[in-house]
Amino acid sequence: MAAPADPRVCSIARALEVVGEKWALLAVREVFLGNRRFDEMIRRTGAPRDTLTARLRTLVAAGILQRHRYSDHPQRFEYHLTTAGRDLYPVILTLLRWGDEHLAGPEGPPLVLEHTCGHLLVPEVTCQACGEVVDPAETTRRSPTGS
Amino acid sequence: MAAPADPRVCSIARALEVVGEKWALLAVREVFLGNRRFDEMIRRTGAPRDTLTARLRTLVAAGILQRHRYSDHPQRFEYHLTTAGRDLYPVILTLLRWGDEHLAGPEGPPLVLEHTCGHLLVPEVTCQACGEVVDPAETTRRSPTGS
DNA sequence: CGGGTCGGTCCGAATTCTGGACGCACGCTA
DNA sequence: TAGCGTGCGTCCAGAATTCGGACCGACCCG
Repeated sequence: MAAPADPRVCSIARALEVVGEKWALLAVREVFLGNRRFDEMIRRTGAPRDTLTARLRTLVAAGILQRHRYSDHPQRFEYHLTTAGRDLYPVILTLLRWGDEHLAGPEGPPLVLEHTCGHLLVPEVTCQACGEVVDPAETTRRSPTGS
Repeated sequence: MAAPADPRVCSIARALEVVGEKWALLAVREVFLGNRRFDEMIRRTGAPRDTLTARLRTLVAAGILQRHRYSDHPQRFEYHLTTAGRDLYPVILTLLRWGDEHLAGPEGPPLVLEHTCGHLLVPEVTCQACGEVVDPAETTRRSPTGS
């Protein structure tokens, strides 16, 4: 018998169905940075117009962005983060950090964030319960669908 | 004048060039879960064979995975995480959490992790300096390339 | 010999992405 | 009134990717 084919049911896979694509996440990045308009996103992401149009549509459909009329006559729209969209911040931050660490040239990271605590923001992923930084080795699967 | 077109130089964009695709990250997920072989990844991700082949190649080229012969005669390979690959754990965890919160059905998350501290793992992103959970509103851009 | 496993490759059809041109509804300037 | 600029797209056609399924070579097992 060939492969039984048993794709894992998994929140990661589901999440990637929606945001698992470059332009989608870059559009979200722009909104986090305050650029909510189509043309601005085109400029700052470099996405093709058609592609951005499509991505924005799926992001809106997924409840990550909201399309907002800021002018009738002529109709003009802005994209705002919903709660679900704001909850993507951790994803963006971890990607940012990974890129900073593994893909930055000698000039260092091109975009630096500062936390209100006064320090440069270095995002870490910690366990809500104990506050420790999470390491793959300190993590185990619980209950369902084994290896 | 039309759009000046000024795509942001950004670690997020760079990171997405490498891991900004569903199958790439799902392959990495499988390796984290201990499935290091091609066929196993095919089974558990649902990716087309050709696509997985291509993704594994770029992941290896990017220094995220390492291809390892575990048998000559017949030649057989496994994929292992490099340090850079292990550093993707935070990205995976934040995606997992987002999916758990926004895409899980009433049966709850299909995959649950446990931290060595004894509690279920709920990953949070915190500021390395002050330990506080990071909120988009408490974050500002520093120095380079404005809005 | 007849199966089965593993890690792919090959193929053709279907889909998606890309970049450039174009459109339309305005507002501004002169 | 004409002419230009902006904002937010759409349309198109060619290029690139993806998909699914068949196939393959090198084994091992009974």
